[in-house]
Amino acid sequence: MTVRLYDTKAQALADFVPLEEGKAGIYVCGPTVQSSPHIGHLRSALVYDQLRRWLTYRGYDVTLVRNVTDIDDKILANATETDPWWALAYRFELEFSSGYRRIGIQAPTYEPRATASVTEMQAIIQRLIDRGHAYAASDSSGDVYFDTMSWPAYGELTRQKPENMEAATDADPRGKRDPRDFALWKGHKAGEPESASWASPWGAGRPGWHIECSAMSSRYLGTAFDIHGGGLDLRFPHHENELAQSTAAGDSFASLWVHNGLVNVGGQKMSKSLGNSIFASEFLELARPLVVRYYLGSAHYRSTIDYHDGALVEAEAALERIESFIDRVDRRLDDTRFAGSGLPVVPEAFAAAMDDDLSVPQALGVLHETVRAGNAALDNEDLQAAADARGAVLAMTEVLGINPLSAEWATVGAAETDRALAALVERLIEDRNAARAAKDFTAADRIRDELAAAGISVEDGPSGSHWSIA
RNA sequence: GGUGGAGUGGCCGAGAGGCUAGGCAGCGGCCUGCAAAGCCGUCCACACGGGUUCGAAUCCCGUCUUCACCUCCA
Repeated sequence: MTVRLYDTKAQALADFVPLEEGKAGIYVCGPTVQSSPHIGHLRSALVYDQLRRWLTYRGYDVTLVRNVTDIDDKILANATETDPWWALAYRFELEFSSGYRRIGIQAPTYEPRATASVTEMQAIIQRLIDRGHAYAASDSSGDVYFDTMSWPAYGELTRQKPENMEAATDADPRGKRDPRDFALWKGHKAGEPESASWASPWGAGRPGWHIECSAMSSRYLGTAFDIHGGGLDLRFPHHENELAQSTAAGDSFASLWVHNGLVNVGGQKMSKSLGNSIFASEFLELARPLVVRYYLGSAHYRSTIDYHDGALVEAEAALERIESFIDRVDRRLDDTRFAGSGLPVVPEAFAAAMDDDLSVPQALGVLHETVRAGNAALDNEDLQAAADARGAVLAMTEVLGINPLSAEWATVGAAETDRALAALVERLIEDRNAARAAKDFTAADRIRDELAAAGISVEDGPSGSHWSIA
């Protein structure tokens, strides 16, 4: 089976054919660490986490590089004398890392910072100047621009013609040959901190936006690599410019371009001006991290997610079906020869869905179908089938990063408190079952109501009563 | 104006010429002392108007609505 992905540049599904047999090199545009992460940032990172997990399951040795852009106009603009740009950038970087970790996004193979690759950026800029695709500004700004008119392929990623493009507003246009030219290097300006200035052949300054990704992708993955990913909103200008820079400099660059959909709220994109952004920290207060992951990861990666009230409740209900099956099957198989068994292999239909442009919604259909079959097997006391379903369910949830038994979701509860609670609840359940045996259902129901009031639900089954914290 | 998407049942969300996912909610049943959970069954669909076809949610033409991007964006 071949993994197929939708290539934005070709506007078609393409077989994933790695440059090197058995390996996959992925570069993902990470955040510009200028403010706190919102749920769109989480979704984006999650999409590539799913891609990485699936390629890994398929046997590829995946190298995932996700950058941190830690120098840019807004970071400098948001800094103050007491809160320097580098401290501000690092603080937000930590917030991003924390958000990613909480929803179980595996750390990338490497996470390079733009400020650590300025030398590599300058080398690309020099190559572009040498090849006639970049020039130093004609004014005294010290800026260096990419010469869009010198590169006929400019616009190929987003299929736009230069005459339909608006002027780039990233620098004073007086130094530009064409208003659509964009800055590769920005000359140091009076008032900007010295710590944000690097020496260069064109004078002291700092990198423009876009060049960092060309530099870091080639530095860590090579001048030709397999997949370039990022948010849909980065297609233009960011990815268009990256592509132009790298290819004009002579690099092959990415074989495939993958873009993830955005997260909307009330039908509109989150934006600062509308004030409708949902930040990661507040979202994670609304539901367990595992539920947040299930929710953000259950839509197809290319579709827009429109968040609405109640969405997390629905996600929680769906997830609980899976969790309660795993819990139920493990309780039933405990002390039998099937305990802990079931091959950790995903069903063929699940694999086919994932291979087909990472069709997670279809894959989830297979997962839920397997849960249903597993529950039916338990109802029929078919322990072999139940164990098989268990293995398949765990394999599927592991690939999707929603395996409830995985260490990252373990609650760090105090074991002693848990033990004390268990002793008390089990004592009450004994009383209740004694009452039930004596047909004193008033007393039995009173105990169940009391437990429910304390947030504990009781389920009676053939092998006894099972309690859980609701 | 240019570029690329979307419109599916009460809600979410797949599918892409005949097989009509899945989840949540609803209804009926089984199980249960009653529940819960689970299982079985079931109701409710493809924005609109034409066309192609034996057959269209799916293909074609047109219309409407809507979103994103067009140099801050995940």
